[in-house]
Amino acid sequence: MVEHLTPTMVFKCLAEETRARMTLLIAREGELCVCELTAALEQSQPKISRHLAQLRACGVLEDRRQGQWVYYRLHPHLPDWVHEMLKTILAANRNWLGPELQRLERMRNRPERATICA
Amino acid sequence: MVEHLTPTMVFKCLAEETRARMTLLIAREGELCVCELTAALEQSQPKISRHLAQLRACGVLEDRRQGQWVYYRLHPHLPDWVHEMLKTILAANRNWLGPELQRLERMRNRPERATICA
DNA sequence: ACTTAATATGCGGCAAGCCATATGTTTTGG
DNA sequence: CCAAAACATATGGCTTGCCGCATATTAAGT
Repeated sequence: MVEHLTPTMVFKCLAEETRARMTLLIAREGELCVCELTAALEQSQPKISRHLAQLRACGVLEDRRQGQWVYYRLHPHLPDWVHEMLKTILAANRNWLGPELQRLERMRNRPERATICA
Repeated sequence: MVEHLTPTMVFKCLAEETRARMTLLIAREGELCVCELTAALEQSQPKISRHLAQLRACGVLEDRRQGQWVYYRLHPHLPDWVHEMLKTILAANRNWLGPELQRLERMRNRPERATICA
């Protein structure tokens, strides 16, 4: 489902404030769980969750459950040009994500990523 | 109006098939007039015109009247990251614009750009 | 001045998208 | 087994966006 991601489809996926910020934030941080995104964006949990579901359905994000948390990251099969695009945008719009990044850092009780021990 | 083009705003501008294709086509060709775009995309003239107006209002495109034709090009003050983004997308999605490019080349009576002689 | 070509805009009408609220599911801890 | 936390989804309403069609505008040619 991911390979026929046309430019238009990608633009539609990102053409909404919450989805754009979440995607860029995840592109920068690597992986974030729903509660972190909820805190960083200061939006309701259902709202965050619905937009994440949409990004997952488009093939932009992938999710991974770990205990009670669900982590989202960029989909591994995302075309290279999308990666490049996100990198370019991130580099040129650092301050745009400023508030979100601050709230992320100040967040209390951030779940810890598992140090996967088999 | 152009400098506070946020990522979200740019995505919204391009989140529609006609606008996405026109913008990429113009990014590739440098400058195109309404009748060329109408032929290349095989869409009604009012539809093309309205989307062009929207792209102009956003600050993505600039127009220039020459005789009976109006030429559109990327806005000169477009942020660098948007240029880079368009370049990246163009490079990775050549075939996506294939039909439009073919129709452009096959088009009869294409208006000639003025060789500006002062 | 009149006609034609190129382009722009106004106006409903319909479809898509977004949101808040409420509720369902899964996991963890006791 | 029960309660609480993290997350997902369903529903109804409202807003935004897109389209087709008709009409207005501007410029060129005769």
